[in-house]
Amino acid sequence: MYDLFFKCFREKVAISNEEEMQIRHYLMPKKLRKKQYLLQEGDPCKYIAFVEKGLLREYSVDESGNEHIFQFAPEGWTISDLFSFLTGEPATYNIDAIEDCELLLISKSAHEELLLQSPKYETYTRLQLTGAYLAMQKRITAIISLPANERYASLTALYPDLLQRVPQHMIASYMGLKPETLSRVRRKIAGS
Amino acid sequence: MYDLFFKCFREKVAISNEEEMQIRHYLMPKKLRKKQYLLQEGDPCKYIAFVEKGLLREYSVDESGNEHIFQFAPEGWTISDLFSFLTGEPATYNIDAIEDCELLLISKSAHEELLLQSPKYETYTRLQLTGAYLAMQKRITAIISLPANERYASLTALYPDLLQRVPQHMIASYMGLKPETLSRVRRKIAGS
DNA sequence: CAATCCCCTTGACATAAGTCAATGCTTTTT
DNA sequence: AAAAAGCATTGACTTATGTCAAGGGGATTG
Repeated sequence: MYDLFFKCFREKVAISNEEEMQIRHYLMPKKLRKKQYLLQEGDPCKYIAFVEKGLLREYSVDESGNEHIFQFAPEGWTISDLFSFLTGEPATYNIDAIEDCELLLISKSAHEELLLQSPKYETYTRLQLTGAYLAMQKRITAIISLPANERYASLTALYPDLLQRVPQHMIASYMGLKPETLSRVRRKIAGS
Repeated sequence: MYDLFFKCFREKVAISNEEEMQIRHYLMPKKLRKKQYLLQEGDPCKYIAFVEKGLLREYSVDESGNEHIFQFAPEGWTISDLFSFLTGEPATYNIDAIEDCELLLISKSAHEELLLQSPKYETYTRLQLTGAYLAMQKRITAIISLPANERYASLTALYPDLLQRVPQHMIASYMGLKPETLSRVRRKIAGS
């Protein structure tokens, strides 16, 4: 249940077994069934969730009822509404499970205590934040500089397995396209 | 010359005068004339730059020669190609001055020494990174969920002074639009 | 096993954004 | 002061994407 988390952790920062036990103490396992919410817009985001197994999505819903997927989180990823988590403000995103999930939750108080007590945890989260920042930077660059068909190509290159696990209309939403448009883009790509 | 930097610093983390002097020691003042490069694509990014005065832009150029502005940096902002800075890889962005600038540069070695020696600096950069991450998160959300005219409105609300200081075609580039399109969007907005 | 739901595709049409070209206004350069 | 360069606007047209509506296939549920 904790394997993947500490595997990912150790890829960034070396820790002893004692340190691992200390950190493990703060992690709260949780299972989530397909379609269940981890977080709903309007509620404060109380946890950072690490995905041991399964797949989640983070998305907002606009006035017209359209969903806009902001992020996918497969195994090994971390997901939360960071702004809400840090400030206590109501969340502006929903997070729910696309597949049955096994998660490790870190509460706000656990997070704060860990930052104070474990320099390794602090380093780890710093590197994680840096990585997330850089990934998002690349994503913005792709959005502002690539047309729809190339955006799709770059996504498939980056997450080849995601397309097998996620319905196509969610991929479309992630790319900021309508399902019909994505379908047509795919047809063009396939036929060339 | 260092006023704004430490003003911004102190808004996030309290420091003593001794700590300020210690940190100041690592900052390298530099002036940049309008249109001069701070960083060119292909070169490694050697510095994080804090803007004491003036205005810069970070942008990439695609195969068709179109510029895509990724970020503006007015007074009080920090700018660099963070990926290149951290990894030593060649930069994928250009950074140049839109106005005459006064900068404070932090080299890679200075950055690393500061992280080790000054917990306050670590906290400061951590908060800064978090802030930048959240800002980018909002930006992506705006891009994937707002049409062009509302994107423009939200930008003008966020950076009202930027529109006075930056040529319109750069604003267009930042929003992922062509100058002609932005001009038409503006006309519609003005006439309504 | 049938009924339902979800998802993808397709067509016809509407709207938004991009392209190309021309013009006039400023600002900068010489 | 004249020439050049940069910038914003506009028109006519093309291309990309969205909208609405219909239909079919496959999975899920009762």
